[in-house]
This record gives sequence, structure tokens and C-alpha cells, in this order.
Amino acid sequence: MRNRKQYNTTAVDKLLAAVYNLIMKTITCKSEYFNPKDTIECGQVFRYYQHEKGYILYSADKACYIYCENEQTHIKAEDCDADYFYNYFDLDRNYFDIVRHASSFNVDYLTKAANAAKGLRLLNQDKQETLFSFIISQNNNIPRIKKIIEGICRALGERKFFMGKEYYTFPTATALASASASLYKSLGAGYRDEFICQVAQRVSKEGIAHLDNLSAQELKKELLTYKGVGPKVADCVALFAYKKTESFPVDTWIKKVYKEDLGGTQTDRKKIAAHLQNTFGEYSGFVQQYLFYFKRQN
DNA sequence: GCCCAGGCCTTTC
DNA sequence: GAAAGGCATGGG
Repeated sequence: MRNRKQYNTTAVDKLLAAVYNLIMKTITCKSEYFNPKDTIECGQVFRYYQHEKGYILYSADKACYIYCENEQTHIKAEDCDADYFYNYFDLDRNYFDIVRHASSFNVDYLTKAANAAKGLRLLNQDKQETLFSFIISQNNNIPRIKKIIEGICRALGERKFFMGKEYYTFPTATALASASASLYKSLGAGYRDEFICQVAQRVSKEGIAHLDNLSAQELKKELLTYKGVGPKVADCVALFAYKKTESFPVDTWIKKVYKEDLGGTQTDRKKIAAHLQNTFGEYSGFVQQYLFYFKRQN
């Protein structure tokens, strides 16, 4: 009986997958300033894997397939998610101008980095997912961060299908709040387990809608009131989920760039961040990503 | 065994 | 307000 029920569930899933395949939509644009690898592997997002000609990428409860072909970049998603991913990949922004501006600061290393990674786009990510993801990111490395987040989705997310393959959504705050710290620890989160629990409980009660429509300064101040969120994580959330491009997150890699390639002499992260933000203004977020990505590759 | 990774919290001065 | 320890975990 149990087997039969499972069989039926699988059959229904497969049927649904087939139906979804009929209602897929593809967005296409020139790839010169939209390269999937530069955009996805530059460290701003953690839920993706390589697939055929490109990547399968997940955001919140949605999925897309992004790939390059004939100098064009294609985003394939369910019809109802097309607008979401259009905004997600920041397709309304002119990145020719961004790269040109980055080069105009006349900083050799930055000019080199920006032109090497000119296909990089800043994503407009899901707010809750970004908040929890970057809490996990502290004092951690990217492969481990990916693994921990994947485990959390698998444990607490909703099972869905995309292009015939199962995946798990990023859990709701309620689902995250229902778990104990020991679950997060068992998934490799280490000492961050309590941060996840506390923030999940807070967000499940309050929501985070009150963070919308704040200035960059106000938003960062609010984000700093969450356990496990310091200046760097707050800058990442503000940049990757709230389009606050004047944010300049300073992590160990940016510290290295600052010291080794920009000739900086400060050692305090806050001072470094203030200086870089002051120098690059509203282009800080883009500059930061070009430098971070380029430094990690070289 | 060591050092490092998209740092932050608490304690102490 | 600044400085110093401590912190889980796995990769190199």
C-alpha cells in the first residue's frame, strides 16, 4: 500500500513536470554584459549547480535554467516566474555604463577586474534567503556555505520540480523557526546555529516588510539589530537584496585587494569600508563585486 | 598538526 | 569606543 502510494505520488510529479515544460518561457539577451558564469560564481549567490550548457539556479521557491549560446544568454523559467527572474538578473540596468564608470576611476587593478568580469550582474535576490545565507557565510568558505544552505533547504524546504528534477525551496521563516539549533549544527552550521534560530524566530513573528523603503543608512542600522549580522553581512544583504549599490562589503578578500592592489594602509574593516564607499559612491557595490571576483580567480 | 574561509559576539579596558 | 579572545567546521 505504501509503495503504491509512493508510486502514484511520483507519477503525479512526473505529469506535473511535463505540464510545466509546456508552460516554460525563455528570456534572451546579448551576453557581452550578461555572462552566467561571472554572474553566478562571483560569490553573491549560493544555490546553483552546473547543468548542460549553463546553470540551474534557485531563488526562494523558484528555479531557472540559465545558459549561453551564440553569444546570447538565455533564462528559462516557468512562465509565471519570468518577471521575477527578469528583475532578479537586473536586466533593466545598462552594464556598459557600469563597466565604463568603474574604469573611469583610473585604478588599474579595478579597470582590469571590471573588464575581465564585465558579464557580471548584481542580482536582486530574495530578502529572507539573502539574510539567512549571509548569516551563515560569516567566517566560512563558499563551498561550505553552499553545502549548509542546501542541507537546510532539503530539511525544511518544500519539495518541488523544475525541468523534471526535484529540488527544495528555501524554507519560510516559520519553517526555519520550527527547527532547533541542533538541526542547524548537524547540517554543519557550527556556532551560527543559534543565530539562525534567533533570527528565524524574530522574522517569523515580525516579517521583514518593515525593511522595505528604508534609506541605505537606515536599512543597515536595522539589519545590525539581528543576531549574527555585523557590518559586512548587513552590507551584503543591503547590496544583494535591497539594491543599495552604495554598500561596500569588506571581507578577507577585499582586505587583501585593498592592501595588495590598491595600496591601502588601514587595517580596521570599518575604516576600510568607509574609505572605499567614499571613493566609489553609488558604484561601490559593482566595484566590490568586480574586485572580489577577480581577486579570488587570480 | 597548522592556517584559512564573504565575521560577529562578548568581555574588558 | 577600541582591542582581544572565542567560536564550529572542513578544505588545503
